[in-house]
Amino acid sequence: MDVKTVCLGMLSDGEASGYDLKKQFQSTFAHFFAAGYGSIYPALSALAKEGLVACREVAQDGKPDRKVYRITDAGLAHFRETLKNPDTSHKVRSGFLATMVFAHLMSPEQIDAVIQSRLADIDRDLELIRQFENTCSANSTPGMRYVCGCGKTMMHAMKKYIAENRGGLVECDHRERTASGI
Amino acid sequence: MDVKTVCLGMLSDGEASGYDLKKQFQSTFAHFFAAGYGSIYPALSALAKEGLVACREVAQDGKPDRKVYRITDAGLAHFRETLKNPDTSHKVRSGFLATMVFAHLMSPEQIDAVIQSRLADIDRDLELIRQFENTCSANSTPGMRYVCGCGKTMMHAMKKYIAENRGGLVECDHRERTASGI
DNA sequence: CGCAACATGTAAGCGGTTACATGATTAC
DNA sequence: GTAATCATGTAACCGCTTACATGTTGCG
Repeated sequence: MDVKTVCLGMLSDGEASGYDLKKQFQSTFAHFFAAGYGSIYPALSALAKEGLVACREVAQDGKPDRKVYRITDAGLAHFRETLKNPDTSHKVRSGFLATMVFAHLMSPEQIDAVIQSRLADIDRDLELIRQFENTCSANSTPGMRYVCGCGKTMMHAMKKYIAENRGGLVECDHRERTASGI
Repeated sequence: MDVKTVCLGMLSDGEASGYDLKKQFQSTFAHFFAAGYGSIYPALSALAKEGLVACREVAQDGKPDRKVYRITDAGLAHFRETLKNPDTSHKVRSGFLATMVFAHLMSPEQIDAVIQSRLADIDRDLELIRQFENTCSANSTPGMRYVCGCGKTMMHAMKKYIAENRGGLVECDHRERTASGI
């Protein structure tokens, strides 16, 4: 599932500009699918060229013209077709865990700094979902609710794990380093 | 944290060949950091050129020579330095969740197929960790145990969420589609 | 006065994936 | 016989990130 396909899917829910889609990537999609302008704008251009979306330019005073994209019948059909061969991948790339593997080479202070940073990031993502649920939950799809719920569950599970296992990491590390005379 | 840095870190735990490191990426690291030969071999070459690792060629009969890499003092110092500016990122790229967002465009059968596929993948990763814990747990580092524990926690949390929320997704989807006369 | 939000785009570059290339041995 | 394991590497490609480019409005 690439950025282009996700953009097409987002547009199946209603028309939007690239700027609007970016906001969606940064709120509801943030915890499982990132995308920047450098991916979104070219994706929309390609989609338009293929006739999967139609573009309407809306003039604005002071601001640049808004390019509002709407999915076409062909686009919706194409998206449904894509879903028949669904992407079930779920890839995690964690610098946090890759760092923690080598906790025995770090001081307890360094370890705690990493943990705090991770915890702050989780809280940021959690807050994003909370905000969405407080404003758009009523008119959101069951899928969107499911995905947000999954994100919340995973993030709470990670927070809990981090809180409960700091000791085993920092103290064990300390003991081992003391034992080896470092 | 790129593949090169992780390889250097892995070598801080003992010497290994590129082939050995690949096996580690496919077992313990599989749930949070993927890497293929196409990244590993060039990474080791670069590391050797920079003097951070030393290479020893071991002749074998029938098989190609093994290139066994060992971290140098400069390499260990460099790795410790890297850890002083730690990577705390944790990125998820989920085709599974991106697909689920659009569950209302899929049939219950399609949704179930996606769920089953995801569940099977989780079980595969869980089995990998279980295997590791049954064989190497004794001589593993606290960091490695922490990371495996985190993986297990997250994967169990996801399995539980998927099991408990299938209804809200499939049935709601069904109701909505029925309501709209599809 | 400066920063955030609004709004769109391009282009270079980077890091990683995939496919290709080679070849013996062992187990089913 | 055929698949898996052992073992190394290259090269093309692809998708995404980052930086650059431009300009107004409104808020604190």
